[in-house]
Amino acid sequence: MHAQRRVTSKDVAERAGVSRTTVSFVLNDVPGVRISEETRQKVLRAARELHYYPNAAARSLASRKTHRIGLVLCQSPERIFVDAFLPEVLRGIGDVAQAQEFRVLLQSVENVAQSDTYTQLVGEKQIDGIILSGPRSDDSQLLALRREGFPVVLLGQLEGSEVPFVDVDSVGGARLAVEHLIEHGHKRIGLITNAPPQYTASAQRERGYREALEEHNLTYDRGLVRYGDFSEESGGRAMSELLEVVPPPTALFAASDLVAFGAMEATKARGLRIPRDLALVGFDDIPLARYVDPPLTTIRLPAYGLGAGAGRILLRLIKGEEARDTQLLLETGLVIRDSCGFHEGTTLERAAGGRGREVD
Amino acid sequence: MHAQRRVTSKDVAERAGVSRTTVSFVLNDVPGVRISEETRQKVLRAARELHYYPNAAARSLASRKTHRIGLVLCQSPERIFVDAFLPEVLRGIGDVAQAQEFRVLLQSVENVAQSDTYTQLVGEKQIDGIILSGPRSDDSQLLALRREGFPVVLLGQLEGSEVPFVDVDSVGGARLAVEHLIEHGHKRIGLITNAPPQYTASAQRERGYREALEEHNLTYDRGLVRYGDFSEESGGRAMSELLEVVPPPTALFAASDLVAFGAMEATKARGLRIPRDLALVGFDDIPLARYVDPPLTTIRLPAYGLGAGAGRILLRLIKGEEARDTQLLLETGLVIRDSCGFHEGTTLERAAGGRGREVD
DNA sequence: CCGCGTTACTAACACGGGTTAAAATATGCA
DNA sequence: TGCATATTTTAACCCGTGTTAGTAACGCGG
Repeated sequence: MHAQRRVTSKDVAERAGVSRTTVSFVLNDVPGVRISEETRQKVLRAARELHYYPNAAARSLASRKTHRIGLVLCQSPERIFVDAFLPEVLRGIGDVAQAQEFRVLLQSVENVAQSDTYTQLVGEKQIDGIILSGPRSDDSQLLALRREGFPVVLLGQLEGSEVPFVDVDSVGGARLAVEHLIEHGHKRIGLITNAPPQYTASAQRERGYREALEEHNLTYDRGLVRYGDFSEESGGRAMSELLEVVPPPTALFAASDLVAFGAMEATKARGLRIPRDLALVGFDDIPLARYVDPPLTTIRLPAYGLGAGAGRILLRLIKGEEARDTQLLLETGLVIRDSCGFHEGTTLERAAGGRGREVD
Repeated sequence: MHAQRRVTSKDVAERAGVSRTTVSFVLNDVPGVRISEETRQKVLRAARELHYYPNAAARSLASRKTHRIGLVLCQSPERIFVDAFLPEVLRGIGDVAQAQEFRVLLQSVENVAQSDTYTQLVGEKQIDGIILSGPRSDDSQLLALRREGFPVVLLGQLEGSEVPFVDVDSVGGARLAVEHLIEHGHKRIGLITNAPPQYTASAQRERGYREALEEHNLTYDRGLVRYGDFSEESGGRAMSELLEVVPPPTALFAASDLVAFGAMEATKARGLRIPRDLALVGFDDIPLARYVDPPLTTIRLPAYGLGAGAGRILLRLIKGEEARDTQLLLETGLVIRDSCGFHEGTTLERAAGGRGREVD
């Protein structure tokens, strides 16, 4: 049942009638070494005929490069959110890696704080660089890796840190959402955040909300702001509170779709209707946003771009290219459906840049 | 900026005052070699103090084992379905692999038929075994690997093939759904499949539907059966047709949640109400099933179990343990919500085995 | 014919750890 | 004490590739 003996570069060399070194030169296109066209062809043909694949272990041992990157997924409270976009993010990373002949090693981590899972990955020289999803600032492993100069890119940002990262432009996205409501005449716009304010993304979305209001000379009213905690339920509770305020808000920006769903249910439970009695805009555009009733107007995240961007930066770091533009904020897009009350026949997407095009 | 020189087993040996071989014996717990407790402790301490991690490349080169498994994701028309469960499947595979100190190498493949992507993974000796998601029977790479005796496990089955696989018990799941409707008095039960009948999963779900009917002495009426093609739209079209039949069905089994959503919309569009005018049961329990209106009663897939099962079988194959029980069908569960009309206060889950317990 | 630069190729060592066969040491028994 | 045997430890080679330093072949001017 066992496979036949492996084909090595020695076999290729013999078949081509040259030395092993020459084979290596040809197959790796070593710069500075000139090989006659005839020899080159002999080697390539022999390799093809023998179905030669260089042994990855031997290669990394000798070259001290693995041609692999690690993707570490840290469990976070935003599970639902992360899960919904994981396939797209993976595609983004995978495409970029594949294009440069890198492989992706996947690792999920339950408890970032104590285990040394990814330090181990690096110590064993399993990978040349690492993408860390859902980083925390109290992560000592991360600091240690940085100190050694090991290539690291974060998916999500660590405020005030100079670690390379790729993230969504949450401030801009929130502004997009709130401006949309303002432009259509709303003056009392409530906010339910996606998470407590100590979470970066939450603080940023609140900032975008505030900036949009101030730019249009509307006052930021603390009475119209509530803090969610990821869950749908928290959205429902917060909405119930906001509906008690007099006069109540005429519109709501919910800083995550899940929170928006909770708000939606709470609103309906009071016999109010969306968008007639309350205009609603969410954030994330998770897959089910278009299926709820009414379909949710929301901010779309560039999931594929996050993965691709992180991959690209990491590969640049690995190759030692100049380390500029290593912090990347990606633009979001406004997806107009029914919950905001401004759907006009076709659904429009207005990118943060201002261009509009049809979607869905 | 470069990291300090790597710690090798030689360093550990020197610090412990023994030979490199002894270090290897101790760290690998080589059977048949007895090491005095004193020496063992010296070695372990030295390794700890030096933060020694054995080099993965050197180790696989010498041992001819990579301690890595490949997970190959083939693009398939059921993208939405696969995507929704990917995180759970990954968790399943990851947990099992991690427990045995294996790593997971991820690879997505656009076009299974022509590229040699995973043959390459195997040829380069990047992995010891492979899990193939969404296999196709015309996949020549797969056959070649099998011929060589390389460990392969499929996620999804290839009918009539003896290749190891893990899949959902679609027949049982469909029976569960249809029996639920029958037990509550429905006699005219329509079926919209998830896909054209040449797809294994589609044929199996239709078989479960038919078996449930026949076992309860109801006749299988071809006029009440339509074929979907994965999409929501196809569900809507099929439903419109079924509603023209006289007399129309009083209940519907939609063999995928997405198709069920389409059917739901088509039904509502005619002014009919669910579940009053049509009882509906879906299949898959994708995350948004509980959010639609009314929340969808459906069949839950054991996503984590699929991943864990595939991982377990693959690791057994890799370790050369006896190759029995390599084809695994996992049980589904009925998740009762509102669309079937039998929700009684709390939502109940009836496992295929008959046990009931609360969920959601 | 010699010396000198190119060009085309190769011998030999390195990478770091697994593993076998043999050496060193400890133990048991008469 | 001497010798056989069990227990620990080690020297040496292997895995398959990259890479440096060096050799052979060739051309060319003097």
